[in-house]
Amino acid sequence: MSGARDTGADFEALARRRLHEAGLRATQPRVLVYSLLREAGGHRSVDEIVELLRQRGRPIPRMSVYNVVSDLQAASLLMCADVGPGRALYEAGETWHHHFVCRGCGDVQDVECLEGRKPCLEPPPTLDAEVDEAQVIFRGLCHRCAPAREGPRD
Amino acid sequence: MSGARDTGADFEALARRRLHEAGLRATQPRVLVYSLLREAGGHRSVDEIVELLRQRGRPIPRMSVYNVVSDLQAASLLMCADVGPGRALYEAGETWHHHFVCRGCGDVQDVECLEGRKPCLEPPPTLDAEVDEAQVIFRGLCHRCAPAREGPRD
DNA sequence: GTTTTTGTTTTGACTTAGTCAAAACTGTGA
DNA sequence: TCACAGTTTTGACTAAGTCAAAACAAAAAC
Repeated sequence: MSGARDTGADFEALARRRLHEAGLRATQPRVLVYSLLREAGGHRSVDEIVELLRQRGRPIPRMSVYNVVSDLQAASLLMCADVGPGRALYEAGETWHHHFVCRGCGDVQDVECLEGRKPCLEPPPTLDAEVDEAQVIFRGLCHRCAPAREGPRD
Repeated sequence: MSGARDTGADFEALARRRLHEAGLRATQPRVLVYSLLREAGGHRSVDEIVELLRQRGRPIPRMSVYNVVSDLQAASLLMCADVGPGRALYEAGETWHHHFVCRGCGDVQDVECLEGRKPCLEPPPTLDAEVDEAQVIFRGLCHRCAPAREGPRD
């Protein structure tokens, strides 16, 4: 069963290690969700995760995914991509970064953070609070939607 | 009926003017929602707006508020405060600014923007898109929640 | 001032996203 | 292998937002 093409198993082994390092039990739902997000990449909603796992023949209940993403986020293994109101999107990245959201198609792209760690922006001194994170959302039209808006002549 | 203490009427007159300037009909729901947000200030969800208007004896249906905030946002009379996933919060500010969200109590504070207009941050040149807005969410603990977390001494 | 036109509001049912609590289960350490 | 937390699972529930069609009212035309 240790075939060279069984890449899914590699992601699951990594997931188990990461979970233990974070002091969390390596339960089946946690391993499945974390390795899915590492393997598939991108920004996924809870229901997308449920659907992707179902398609792969490893169905788990929706509520379990909510539990898992909440625990993994608290352990900094996942981050929730702030892309405005609406459903939450999760991703399994390692480095701090920001997001671009297209007003046309809703597509979300990662935007590298100049600092690479948080907090990357200085909060104004007038703000009386302990800031530990500054997340930026860039909005506009992506390279595919921009031409379509302002007249589609090249 | 033009009493000197009837300040609500002043907000409504302003609302009517702003709506006409924006090329929108000054209908009752629009005037009520816009003048409420100007008068009450803060960051309000649709259901909060419904409740506040009901309390003031000017009830309007929830769906109407959704229509109004959507139209007024398109006309740049309102802005939607990005404070992460969940329900959308609206405000009637004039100048571009950012937000601080407390992890403890969920309170939202305005954070002045260094530029005061959008887009205030340069998107990285690697991003192939037309960016027109960069909204920043600062997160952490507000001055009331911070002491409570790290031991309430002092 | 009345009528007309067209944009807006309203209604009610519906979808989607997320939460809650209690019972069943399963990793992990003894 | 056992036992005991910590997790998962179940199902019902609340909250947030959407849809479509009929009723209405603001602004323009007469």
